[in-house]
Amino acid sequence: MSRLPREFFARDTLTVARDLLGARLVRILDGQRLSGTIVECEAYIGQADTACHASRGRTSRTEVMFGPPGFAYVYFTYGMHWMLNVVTEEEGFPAAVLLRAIQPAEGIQTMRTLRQTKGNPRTDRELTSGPARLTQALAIDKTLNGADLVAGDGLWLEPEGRFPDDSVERGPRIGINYAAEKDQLAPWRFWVRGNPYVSR
DNA sequence: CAGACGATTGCCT
DNA sequence: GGCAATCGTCTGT
Repeated sequence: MSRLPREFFARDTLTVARDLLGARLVRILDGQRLSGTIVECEAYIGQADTACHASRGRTSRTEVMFGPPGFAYVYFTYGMHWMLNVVTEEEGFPAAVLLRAIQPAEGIQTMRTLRQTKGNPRTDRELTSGPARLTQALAIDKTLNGADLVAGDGLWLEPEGRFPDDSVERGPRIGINYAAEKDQLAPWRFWVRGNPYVSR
């Protein structure tokens, strides 16, 4: 299987986010392929974007976003959740795309096990329909922060297909009430219309 | 070094 | 619809 190359990520973040819809996210866990098609994501773009973690400057947490494109930015929030981002743009410009939902393809039974809560398996639609759900289903945590998605061997992206423009919807990003109004309103969330795996 | 809070989820009423 | 869970990161003293 081919992978998305470095040049794919070294572009305008909104273009990368739109083009990631339809790409295949692949995780290798104990030699097994876990994968799914990206159906929802959000762009976080530079220090002028008050919703972007990098807006308050370069810190140990945001360091990866300032680095070269095609690397994973994984961070922890709400005391229990991991979020997976793909770093974009040229080195030195902090930006990334948050992966919010995938449609499961390979390793679904393993994902069910990873998603069990107090012994209760989730329904299939709940497996990966949310940024913290998909990281749990694919066993993604801080050990993958800074991972190279182009040359690494545990996590990467493969070209799979491209959703047509008339099936792609755009709207404001979710959960950023702390940001400036202009950033809360920016239509930087992309999703596939009607796909059951899109969050909420 | 203490205090606040979060790019969410799941359970409860 | 409301809210607790749970802890790393950031801010200010």
